[in-house]
Amino acid sequence: MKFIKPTEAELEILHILWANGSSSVRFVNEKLCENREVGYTTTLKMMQMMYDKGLLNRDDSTRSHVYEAINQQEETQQQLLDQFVNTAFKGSAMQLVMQALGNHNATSEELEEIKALIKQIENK
Amino acid sequence: MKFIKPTEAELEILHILWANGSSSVRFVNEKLCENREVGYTTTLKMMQMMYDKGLLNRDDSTRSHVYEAINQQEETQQQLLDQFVNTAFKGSAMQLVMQALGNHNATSEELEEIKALIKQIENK
DNA sequence: TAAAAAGTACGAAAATTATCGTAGATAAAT
DNA sequence: ATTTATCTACGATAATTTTCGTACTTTTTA
Repeated sequence: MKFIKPTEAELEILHILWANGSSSVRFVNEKLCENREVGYTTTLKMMQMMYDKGLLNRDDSTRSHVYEAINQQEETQQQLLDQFVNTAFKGSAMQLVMQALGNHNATSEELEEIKALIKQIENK
Repeated sequence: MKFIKPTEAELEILHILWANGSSSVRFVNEKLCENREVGYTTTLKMMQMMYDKGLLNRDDSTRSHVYEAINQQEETQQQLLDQFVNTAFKGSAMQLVMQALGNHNATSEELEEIKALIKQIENK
């Protein structure tokens, strides 16, 4: 059970890789720059460090290396969620659910989905 | 609309103050030490910084100052939740709810509570 | 083919967060 | 009344995270 705790800057990069699949540093940097100014070598260094940490895979067979996220989005989010529940909500996942549910306007489709999930849990 | 983003160490202290009300540095430090070794002056410094930041109130009319959290737990957690949803889940609160619900075993009472909340949302 | 562009590697600075030691003041205990 | 314990203030260090400049290499382009 390996602990991965991407930092916020790392998460930004992971989201780009999850959304776009394997990408070059250049591409990721351009995506990052859509939100805020980031130097190219900053992104490069970040991704190199993430590679060293084991967050990313790298194909360096071509001159411009191509990176991809090792862990799936859901898996990573689940771990982040666990940690967040512990630090911010002292372990009460249900309190978090209640609060998230109450304060973000959910569509009726989403509510149906949740009800279905509850039913499924109850019948287990 | 003030942005408050307590760090992890600050959150630990906030939880202690939320759970116990106004407290001295000594008390908070002892609570912290139940989990891990923390030097007294470390806790002192943390709480002084939190006071400077506007996270805590301080009554320094007695020699040992008494601190309390300025913001309520729910308010702070809501803000943290918003930020977390944005960074980790890219804004999809429902995805977070589904994942939190699915992976933390909820008691049937909690499920009832959630169903009640859903009903309440639907009738709005 | 010489200059410009685009790439990696690497070291280090900057920024943020966390931790603690020491000094000095006040209160408590002996 | 001395000593011992407790408290705050403050500066400094450590640890972590983020950012970037420079050197060097390989393509591309003019």
